[in-house]
Amino acid sequence: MPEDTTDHPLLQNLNPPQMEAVMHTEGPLLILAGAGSGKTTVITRRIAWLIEEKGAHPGSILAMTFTNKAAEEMRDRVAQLVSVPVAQLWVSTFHSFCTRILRREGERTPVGRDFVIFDPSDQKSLMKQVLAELKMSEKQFHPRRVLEVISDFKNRCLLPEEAVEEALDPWTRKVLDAYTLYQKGLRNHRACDFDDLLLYTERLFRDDAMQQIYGDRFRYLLVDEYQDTNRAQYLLVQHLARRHHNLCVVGDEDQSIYGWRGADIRNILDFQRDFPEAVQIKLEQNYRSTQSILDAASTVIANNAQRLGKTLWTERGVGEPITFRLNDDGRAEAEWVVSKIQDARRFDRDIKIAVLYRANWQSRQMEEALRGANLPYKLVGGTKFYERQEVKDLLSYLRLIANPYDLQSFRRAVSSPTRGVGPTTLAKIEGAIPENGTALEGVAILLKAGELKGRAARELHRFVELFYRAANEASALGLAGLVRWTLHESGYLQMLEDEGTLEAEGRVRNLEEFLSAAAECESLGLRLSEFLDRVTLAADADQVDQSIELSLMTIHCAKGLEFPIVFVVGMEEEVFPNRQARETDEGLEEERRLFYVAITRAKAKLYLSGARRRRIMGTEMLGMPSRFLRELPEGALEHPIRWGTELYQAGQGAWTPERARGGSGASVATELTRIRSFFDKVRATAQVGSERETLPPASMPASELSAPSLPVPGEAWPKGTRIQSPRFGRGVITAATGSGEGLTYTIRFAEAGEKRIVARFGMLEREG
DNA sequence: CTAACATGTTCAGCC
DNA sequence: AACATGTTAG
Repeated sequence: MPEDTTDHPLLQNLNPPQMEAVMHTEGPLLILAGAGSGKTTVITRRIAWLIEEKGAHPGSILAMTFTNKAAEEMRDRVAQLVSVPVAQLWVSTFHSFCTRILRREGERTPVGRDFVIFDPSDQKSLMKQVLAELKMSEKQFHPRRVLEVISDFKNRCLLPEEAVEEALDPWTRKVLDAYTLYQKGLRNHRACDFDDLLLYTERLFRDDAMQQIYGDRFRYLLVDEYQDTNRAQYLLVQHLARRHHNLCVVGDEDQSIYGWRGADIRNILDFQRDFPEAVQIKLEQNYRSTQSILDAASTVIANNAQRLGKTLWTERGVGEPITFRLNDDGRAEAEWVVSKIQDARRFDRDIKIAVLYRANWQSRQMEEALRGANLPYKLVGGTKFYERQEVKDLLSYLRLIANPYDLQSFRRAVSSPTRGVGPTTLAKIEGAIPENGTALEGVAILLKAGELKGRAARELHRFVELFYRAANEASALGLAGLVRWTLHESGYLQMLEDEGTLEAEGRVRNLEEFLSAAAECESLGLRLSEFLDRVTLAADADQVDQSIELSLMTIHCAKGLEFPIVFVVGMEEEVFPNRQARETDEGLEEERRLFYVAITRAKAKLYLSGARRRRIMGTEMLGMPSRFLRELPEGALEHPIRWGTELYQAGQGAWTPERARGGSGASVATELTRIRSFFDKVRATAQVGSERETLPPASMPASELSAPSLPVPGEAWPKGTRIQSPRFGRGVITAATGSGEGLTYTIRFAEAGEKRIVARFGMLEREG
C-alpha cells in the first residue's frame, strides 16, 4: 500500500482490513464485520471517501440501515467528515426508502400516492372483517396467525395468485382467500401495510425504465445488517445494483436475529454466488470487549452450524470473569440486579448500564425493583408512545384528513369521543358509501336524505363539517396548528378535561407531547402525510439514547449498541431460549445468535442471572437453567451452579451431580476496581472503531460517592422528605411513582390533605 | 347506545 | 397479571 494514502485523514487509526474496506469503491464488496469491529466507522469513512476522494455526488449514494436512528447518526457522522453538504445523501431504512419512492412513483401502484400506512392493529381489525366476510372462524383462523402467513408470502414477494403453488393444504388455501380479500380491503382504504411498502417498491423496480432511472442515480449502494434482509429487500437491492454493481453489503451471519420476519441468512451466505467478482473482507479485531467476554461469545456461537466463520480477537486484557447468579424467584432476581447496579453506581455514578431480556414482559419486575430503589431508568420499547389509546385516537382524525378513504380511521374517530353512533348507525353509514367513495360522503348522503335522527344526526353533521373545514384550513394552520385545531374542534380534549381523573390528565400530557412532536416535524418542513409516515414507521430502537445511565430493553433492541456493564436476565429454558423458538433447530440457532448478540454488547462486565421460580401468565412456574449457560467456556463462571438437586458447570456438555465448590469470588470492591482499571486502560489507548463509542467520564472523589441520596436533579426525593408547594403549602412525601418527566409524588399536606403531584409541574421545594 | 362487568386469551422478537 | 373481547344492565 503506497505510503501517501495511509496518511489520509479518512484512513487514520484504521487497521489494514478496515482501510481496504474504505478504499474499495468499485465493484461488489462483502464486509463481514464481527461484533464491535468498528463497522460503523468503516461505513461512514467509506461514504466520506467516496465523496472526498472519488468525487461522488452525495445524491448518488444510497445507504440502507436497520433503524431510523442509525440512519440519522450515520448522516451526522458523514457530515462531520466531508467538506460538502450531505443533505442529498440517501440514508434511511428500507421502509422509509420505499415510502419515499412510493410517494413519488406511487400512481403506478394500486394505492396511489396518498396512501396511509397501516400499523399492526389496523391490520388486525381489517383482517377480522375479512374473516367475518368469508365466514372463516377466528377459532380456526387466528387473525394474528393468518397475518403472519400473509406476511411470509409478502416478504417473499408473492401476491395471492402467485402463492397458489405454495398453498398445498386446505388451511393455507383458505388463508389465500383471506389474503386476496385483505389486499382488496387495503386497496379500498388506500392503505399499505409494512410489507406492502417493500413489495410494491420491489414490483416498481422490476420495470426496466425504473431500474434505469434509479440505477443510474444511485451509483453507490451500501446495505448495513445485510444478514437481516428478507427476499423483498434482497431483490430490491439486486434491481438497484444491476447497472453498476457498486454494492457494498455489511453484515455478520452470527448476528442474524430476524429470521421470524422473513430475514434470509442465505442472502449473506450466498453473496459470493450472486456476485462472483465480489471481494470479501473480514473485520475480526474487536475493539469493544475484554477477552473473557469475547471467549464466552465465541465458544457459545461455535455451537451453530450455519456460519461463514470468523475469529474475533482483541488486544484488551482478560478482564473480569462473567458473573452468574441464581435467584429464588423473579423478584429476588430483580432485587439482585438492583443491588449490583447500586454497587457500580457507588463506584462510578454515571457508568452506563443495560439490563437486557428476551421478551418485553420481563421488564415489569425489573421496573418495580428499580422504582422501589428510586433508581432512574429508561425503558425502551414495550407499549409504544404512538400506540397509546389517546394518541391513536388523535391520529385517526389526522389520518382521515390526509386520506378520507381510511375507513378504519373513520370508525375510530367517529366514536371517540362518543357521538351516539353505535354498530347500527355505523352499518347504515357504511352501506351508504358510494362506489369508490368515502365514509364521510356516505354520512353526507344520509344526512341529506334525513335518515339520521337525534343526537347522532346533530353530532355527525358537526363531524363531517370538521373534515371539510380541516381541508380548507390545513395549509393556513400548519402542521402543529392543525393538530391543535383538531384536538379542540373534535371535542377530544374537552372530553378528557371533563373526565377530570388522574388518568385523563396523563392522557392530556401525552397529547401535548404529541403536539410538540408535530411542531418539531413542522420545523423540519414535513407535511401531514410525511409526519404520519414518520410516526408509523418509528421503531423502538429509534428511542434508544446512549447517554442514559440505565436502560432496559430487549436483546433485539440492543443490537448495535454497547455498554460497559450488561445484565442478561431470565437465563432459563422456555424463557431464553424462548419456548417456541427452541422447538426447531433453526429456531434454536437463532436464539443462540441472540445470546451471542447479548454477550457482545458488554465492554467490561457481563452479569447473567436466572430464577428457580417465576410467575408466567399468572401462574408460578419452575424453571430449568438455560442450556446456553452450559455452553459457556469452562472457567467462565466463578462457581458451578446448583439448580434443584443437580449441579451444573459451564463448559460441560451435560448435568453433573457433583458437589458444589464452596467459597465466594472476588468481593464487590475488588471486582469494581478491576472494571475501573479496565476503563483506565481503554482511555489510555483510546482506540477508534467501536460502534457508538461512549467512554465513561473520569471517576469522582470518594467523598462524594459515599454520601447517601444526593439531591441529584431529576432524581426522586426519598419518602419522608419535607417539601413546600406554592399551592398546598407544607407536606411530606409518602410515595413516589414514575420516573423522569413522569415522576409523581404522593404528598400528605398539613392543610390540604393527600395529593398526587407531578414533580415536573409541582414547583416543589425541599425544606430545610 | 354506553358503561360496567365477566370471561377468555396471551407472554417472541419488529419495520 | 394484563389485555382484549363478549355480555348485560341501565
